[in-house]
Amino acid sequence: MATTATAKPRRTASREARRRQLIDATMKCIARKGMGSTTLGDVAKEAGLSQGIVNLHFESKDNLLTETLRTLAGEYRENFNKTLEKSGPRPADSLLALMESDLRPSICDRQKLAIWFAFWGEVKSRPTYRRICDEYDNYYDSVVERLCADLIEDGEYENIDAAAAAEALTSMTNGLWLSCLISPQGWDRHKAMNAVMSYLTNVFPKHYSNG
Amino acid sequence: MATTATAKPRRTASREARRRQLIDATMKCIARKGMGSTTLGDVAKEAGLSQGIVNLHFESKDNLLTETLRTLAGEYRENFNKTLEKSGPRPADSLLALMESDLRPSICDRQKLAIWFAFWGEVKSRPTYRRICDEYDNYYDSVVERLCADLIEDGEYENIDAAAAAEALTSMTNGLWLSCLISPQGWDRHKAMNAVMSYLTNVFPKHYSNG
DNA sequence: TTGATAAATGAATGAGTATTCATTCAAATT
DNA sequence: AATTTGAATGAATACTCATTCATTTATCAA
Repeated sequence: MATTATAKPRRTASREARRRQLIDATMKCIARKGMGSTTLGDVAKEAGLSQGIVNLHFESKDNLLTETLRTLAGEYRENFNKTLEKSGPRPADSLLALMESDLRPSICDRQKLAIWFAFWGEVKSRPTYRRICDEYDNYYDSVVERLCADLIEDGEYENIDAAAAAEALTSMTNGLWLSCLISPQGWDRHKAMNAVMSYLTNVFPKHYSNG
Repeated sequence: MATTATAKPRRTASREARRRQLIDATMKCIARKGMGSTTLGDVAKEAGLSQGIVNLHFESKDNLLTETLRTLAGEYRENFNKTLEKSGPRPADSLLALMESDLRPSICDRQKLAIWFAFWGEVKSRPTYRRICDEYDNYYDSVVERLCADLIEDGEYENIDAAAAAEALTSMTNGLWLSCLISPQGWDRHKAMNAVMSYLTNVFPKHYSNG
């Protein structure tokens, strides 16, 4: 009876599978221990692999972290685009769906938020992080601004310009994420959604009623 | 009395003065190199003092960082309170003054923001940081909510509740700070203020006109 | 001046960590 | 089976950095 079900699972895996596995482990470590105290040893242990494994697949810690950020941002974008598609053709529906999506548990949970903020915390001293975040953000902003412009045209709103509305809305969700991270006990997503709705119903009253 | 003579400035200073000097140096280092790469050697050099100086005055790096956060938060609160006082008795003026203050260059500059985000990035894994941020935030939220409640009563607004408005406004400035950090070239204070005004003028139209 | 006290130094210590690499192992190929 | 290939290991290396502390320097009281 040398081995049972818990036998050492020494296996080889494809390069892509291992990289993804290590990135997942990295995210868990960052969420739990923070960016500063996450070591390559931690990541390897979390992945159930050996000390040298990260350098084998990523060459350096720097690379691992950059790829982790790209993966995080890519997942967010994928969700964003899916949400947009599923929301149908009406701009009012799309905008609301995007806002709701940002506050859904799968996006707005402390684990994930901790990772985002960990990277944002390094943006000033790491130009690469900044560039990645900037690139993705520009895309979201442009989509949201487009939707706002459509609403403004459709509703013939006079008091608002699309860029300001887009900036207000995207900033608001980012700020709500910070609240979720800092005040998890008092935080609830309905209150957060109320804050967003207070904007939509007052700025675009013809498109959003307050029931 | 600046201590910037070219002669060897070996001096003794009061405990409080040195602590403050070291905290200032810490802030500069965090802004420039990031939290993760800021060493006690860096801080000492930035302050023009010797290697062991931080441990002499703070006992540990942990202490230094916590005190730095407290100082940062304290400065913010001081500015907040001063702004509130100077804004006079009318809630509409106070609220506007607070929002403007959050976007003023002395508060909303990338150096300072980098430090805030560096600490926020560690909030999940450092309960002490979270507690400090939470405590201060609760205070600001309560003040802003109070002001919103006054406006709502005074203007007899029906479409809005004070908690939602406060959450929306405070979140918005936090989110605008992130934009400033990530997209410094395209960012401008007036555009940011327009986003805030788009909220105020549409939600509290009797108090804020859009000229 | 002198001695006492506190502040500051900076070299030494030791814990920790990214990276390397000779070796081991599993699977594919012959 | 035997051989080849490349994934994976984990001990060793080289280095960084927080912390300590014996020593030096400044300040002040007597």
